Amino acid sequence: MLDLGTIRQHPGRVREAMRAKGLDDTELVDRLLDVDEQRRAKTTELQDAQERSNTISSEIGTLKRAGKDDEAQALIDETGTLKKRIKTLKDAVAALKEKQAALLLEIPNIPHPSVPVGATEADNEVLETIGEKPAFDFEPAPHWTLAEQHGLIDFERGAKVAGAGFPFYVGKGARLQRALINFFLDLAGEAGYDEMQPPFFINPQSAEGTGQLPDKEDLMYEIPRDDLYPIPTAEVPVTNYWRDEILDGDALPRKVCAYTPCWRREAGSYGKDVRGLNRLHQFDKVELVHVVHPDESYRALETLRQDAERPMVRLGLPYRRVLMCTGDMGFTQAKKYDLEVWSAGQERWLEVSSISNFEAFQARRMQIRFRPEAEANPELVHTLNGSGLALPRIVAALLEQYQQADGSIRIPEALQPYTGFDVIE
RNA sequence: GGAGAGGUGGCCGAGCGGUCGAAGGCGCUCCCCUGCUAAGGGAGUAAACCGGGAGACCGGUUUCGAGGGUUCGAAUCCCUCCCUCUCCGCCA
Repeated sequence: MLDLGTIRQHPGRVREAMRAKGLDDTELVDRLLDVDEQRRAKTTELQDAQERSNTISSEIGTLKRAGKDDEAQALIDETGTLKKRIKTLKDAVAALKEKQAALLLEIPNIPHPSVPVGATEADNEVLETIGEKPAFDFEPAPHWTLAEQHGLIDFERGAKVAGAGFPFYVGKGARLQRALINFFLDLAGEAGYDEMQPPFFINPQSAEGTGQLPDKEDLMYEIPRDDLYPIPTAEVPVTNYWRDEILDGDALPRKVCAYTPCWRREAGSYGKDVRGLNRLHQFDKVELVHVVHPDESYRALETLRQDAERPMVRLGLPYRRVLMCTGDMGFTQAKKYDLEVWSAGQERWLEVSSISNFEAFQARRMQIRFRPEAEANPELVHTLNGSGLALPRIVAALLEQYQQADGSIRIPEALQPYTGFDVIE
């Protein structure tokens, strides 16, 4: 959610941002400003009426205490029309507020000036490729073949028990999963993150706070009976942790890591995108979240990005860093990087992390604030998050990258203390 | 799930339908006093929104878990919901 003041003062910038993000309903801004003007006019009227009503009421109180009941009664008789007027104005203001809030939710965040303007994925900027793609003297297999050969993942039974996209991890596969979670959490801990284990379900208010509602409703599973959503990412519960709170200035920055499963409906995906571990309805992820002073958020974005990259460096997995263009970055972000790991068996890049600075966009919705100094007024924080990392595609890349000619799979050294084995044969 | 109790400012805790944004205490900030420390004295100490001003600020409205209602007037009375605590049931 953007600041109304910003929209009032720079409607042009907002329209431009909307166009850059591929949202062409720029007339939305005009509607919003129109509603805002009406709202303020009505609010002033309402407050004047209330002021008069308060004055009269306290006069009645004074008269009653003085025993002048008949004079008081005369005043009481006069309040009828005023009361009606207040009621009407109240309803009008409430309706306008609601309308305004709804419109405000439809206006996306403004991209940072460093973000390339573009329409689609094709306009993203590949900034750097880190690590060497492996060379094989045999034909490398895709991970689903390897996983099946070694009995690491059971897709079919997952489909039987829950549905497509809900695999079983079995034996060393399950162990590998657990090892990666611990490895990622430990790396985050070393980098100064506080570990948190959040609820795996969220209420609608939380989903709105981080921007999954109202515009990305189809992303999430729903539990209508209890009005809950299984989390699509730990970002939601972790960031909402501070919803409606005013933090001490010296409590910033807050850096939190959290392991959770994530559930996503992934409606409309098909083909090679969903093969094997490429796209699942349930997957594990370690998430990194920063809550920072507004002046620090772009520095924090780079730190967060490095923290998200570290596991891949330590695992010896080649990856590339992509700066998302305006059209591909999403509604709530001001700037976003994607990290893509190299899938040696599929010969393609797989997104394993997306690292975003939301500036105050989420904080404003959630009312997460901090007090810069003891007596100062609260200000909105900036929030950021990034995966560190999403597991399935890392598992895919690991299996494919470290497969040997004899069909065995090596475990990178950094991970061996966690797996307790150094090879899958 | 059943029965009961309760939700007040950063915290604890009063509160009669009108003079309550709310006593008192703690904490915090500033000042005074005291050769350090401790103790003491004084002042201050919420947020959002609307309007005014270049601005430090000024005026107003709203907010005592949330939302409705009664009333000229609600922290105080009524209804609904949420949350917390105690007991019972159920259970990892």
